[in-house]
Amino acid sequence: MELPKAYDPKAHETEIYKLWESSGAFTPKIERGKKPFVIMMPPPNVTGKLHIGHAMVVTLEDILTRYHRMKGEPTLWLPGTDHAGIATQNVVEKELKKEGESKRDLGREKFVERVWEWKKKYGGEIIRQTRALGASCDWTHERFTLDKGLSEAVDEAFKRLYDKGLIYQGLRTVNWCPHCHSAISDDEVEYKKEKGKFYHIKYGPFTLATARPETKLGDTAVAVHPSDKKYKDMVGKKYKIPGVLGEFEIVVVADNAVDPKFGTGAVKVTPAHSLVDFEIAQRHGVPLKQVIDENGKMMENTGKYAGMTTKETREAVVEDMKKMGLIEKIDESYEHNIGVCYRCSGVIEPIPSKQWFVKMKPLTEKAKEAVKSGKIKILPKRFEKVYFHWLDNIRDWCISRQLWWGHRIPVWYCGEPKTKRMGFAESVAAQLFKGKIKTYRLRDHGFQSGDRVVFEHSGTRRVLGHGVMKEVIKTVVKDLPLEDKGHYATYAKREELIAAFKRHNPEKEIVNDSPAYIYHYEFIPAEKLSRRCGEIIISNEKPEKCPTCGNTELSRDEDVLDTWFSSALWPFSTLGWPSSAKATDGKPTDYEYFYPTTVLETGYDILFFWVAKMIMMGLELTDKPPFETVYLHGLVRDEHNRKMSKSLGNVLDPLEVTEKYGTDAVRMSLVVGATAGNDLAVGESKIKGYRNFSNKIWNISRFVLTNLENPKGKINNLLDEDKKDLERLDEVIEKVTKHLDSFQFSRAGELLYNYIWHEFADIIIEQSKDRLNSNNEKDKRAVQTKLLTILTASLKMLHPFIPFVTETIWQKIPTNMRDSNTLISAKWPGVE
RNA sequence: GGGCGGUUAGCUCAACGGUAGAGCAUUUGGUUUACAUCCAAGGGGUUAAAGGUUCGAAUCCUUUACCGCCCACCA
Repeated sequence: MELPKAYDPKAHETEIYKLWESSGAFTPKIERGKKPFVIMMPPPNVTGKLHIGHAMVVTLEDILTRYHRMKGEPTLWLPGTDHAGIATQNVVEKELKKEGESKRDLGREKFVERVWEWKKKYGGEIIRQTRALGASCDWTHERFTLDKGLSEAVDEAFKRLYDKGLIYQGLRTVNWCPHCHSAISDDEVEYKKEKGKFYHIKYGPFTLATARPETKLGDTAVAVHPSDKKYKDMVGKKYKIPGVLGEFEIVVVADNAVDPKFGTGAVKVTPAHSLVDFEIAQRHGVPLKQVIDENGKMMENTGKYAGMTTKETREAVVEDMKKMGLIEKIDESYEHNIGVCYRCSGVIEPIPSKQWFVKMKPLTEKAKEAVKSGKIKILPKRFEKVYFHWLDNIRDWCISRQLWWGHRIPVWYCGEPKTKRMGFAESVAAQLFKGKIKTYRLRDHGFQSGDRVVFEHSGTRRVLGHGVMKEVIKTVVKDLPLEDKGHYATYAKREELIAAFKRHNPEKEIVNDSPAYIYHYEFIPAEKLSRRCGEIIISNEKPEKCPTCGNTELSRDEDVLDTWFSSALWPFSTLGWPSSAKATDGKPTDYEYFYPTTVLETGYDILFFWVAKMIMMGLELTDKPPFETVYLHGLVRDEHNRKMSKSLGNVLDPLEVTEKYGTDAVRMSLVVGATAGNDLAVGESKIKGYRNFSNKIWNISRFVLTNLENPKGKINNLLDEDKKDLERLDEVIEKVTKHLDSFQFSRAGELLYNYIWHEFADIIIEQSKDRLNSNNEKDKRAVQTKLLTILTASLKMLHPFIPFVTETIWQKIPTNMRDSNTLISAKWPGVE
């Protein structure tokens, strides 16, 4: 036996990985009747390189994978990468900026090409790093979220949800990131504490406070609590409020969302620029007036403030209000939360925008039931509560993004491409009917002969003829302050709308009971609409012609989908759903055999972004829970439990430390001490400790293997002490197995560490030395047998944790003394 | 405001109703031919505080304090 004194990871790791891969051990064989073990690797973003958190993911999942593979289960661990919409687009944009170029200079097509180049570079880098970490995942199954098959799954999912009424397009006040120039979902907004000024202002008959005086320009109501006696007589009345742009009108509404004890108990309502205010407005039929645009600047309707940023406007408005004597007092240090974009940290400006949404409420029941019934188990269990709470308070999920990088929304328009604001006729119809409006058509200032509104309700398609619409619009528009400029704030009186509709459609029922409210709209030049009906067609490929009017000039929705939409499908889109959902040649497809998956392992920080959405989509689209167990790991922190950050300089680069101490040492450091849901402190000294452990195993093996002779056959004349040692080994095997079965990786790893170092090496091997040096051949062999038995079992148990050293040693064991050519394919101790 | 986790040796954590443990750090001693990336021995804790349940509490209950996280957003 010629083994160097110290284990050198660099000398073996690459070679060992090649050995595994070429042995075919990573790719499972479909064995009917055997339940497979399946993990989908959370696809890392293609934004850059892996960090230490990824190393933890790889380690934990590799442990599960190797363990179950050794138990003889067909094991699939599917790797891949995520296109990561906003994140990647931002990174590439930044790169372009360095070159003095911009996204717009390039144009959509060229820009997307550029991002693909980036993906090829960094996607490959990520794959190389994943390999370096020893991941025994099946590269023949590698997927990228923008792969053809996965894109098809996205389109299919969109279509199915749309047809079921679970996806709709609507104008709502959404979280808008002016920097990313896109809407984002509620989950993507982070709240940051900030000290700011708090202005108490005179507001007609009210005094109220705000941190954002500039939004006063968009106020359309004042809300009070229904039980607040102070304002009882004012509810329902309208007031003229003096403002910096002259008087404006507000209506007083009573709403439970108002806290009567806070401040004066009266709140100004800015439906266009606050999600909460938008909801209040919807409940009470309050108009909506947009004053901030998509760039975070004031719109034309704000007179002298037009074009200013919100910050500049705030100062200017305050100055003007001071002059007018409208400011009562200013709190200088008021702490409030501001919403920022989780991708760019820019301040979120809520604005009304036409976006696509997933209706979440209908999806939550099944999602809750799956966890309540135990069909899906979340570890640690306390996160189930968090999960339920999230589902109970969910709002509809905004899935459209105004980006270029991602899955294009599979929607085609016959007529004007999607405008940012809802058309007037559409808004009118939306108020009259619950259901999705399919399309609209407008001609100039009103509705003309031949125009119509097509809408769907409860699966039936109805067409509102121009006569009805004309009447409706006439009724509504009569008192409207129409101007000649771009957009208008209008207020539709619900009763009038309904009356008009009933007059012309006496036999039809009005389904929507929600009050009317204001929409912005734009007039669309008549010529643009000629010979087009405004149909919406859900299709991935460009339809030949519009099925309704035969028009062949169809335009595609400009937006892409939220990256988490495709992530939500990951457990089954990666397996060929929907096209391979059924076998064609009698052999089970990947989807049939491997889905649903077994374990979903990921960080607790993406429970809402990803896990919950996968559960909802899985149940809705495949009718099955996508996995049985969710194991949530914690964050990797530095040795003093601080968050790793570049500014603190405490970031552990997995590549650097694996290079220095070996992959095994890094892996072990990321396992021991890591319990479900809890953060883990890792520093170099810890890694060093496990480097020493790798070396210890190396030397244990050196000792055992160099002392082997006449290794043939099994010798049974064991002493009582040997039997005791072997019984102890069985106990350790049983415990490690139990710990792994119950996801207690840390306990398993720790037990192995202590057992191998302080029992096997310190006691068993030390005690064996005299007997090995004696002349009693029989006893010598008994000891050798015992040591070899413990060594091979130990190597097997350690293998999932530290695959490289253990496999390297395994390769040095004479073939007639091991039960498999590779350790990766060896049988777990106690498994036949 | 609501919820969750934590507080145990200098540091990072384990013990989950039965005499407080490990690793790192520290002290002392070791050139024992598997390993100095090692071995042996030692020091160090009224388990955040108070009260309760119990024969017995770090462990269960209550309250408090502090630290951290998540959700909500009070305008």
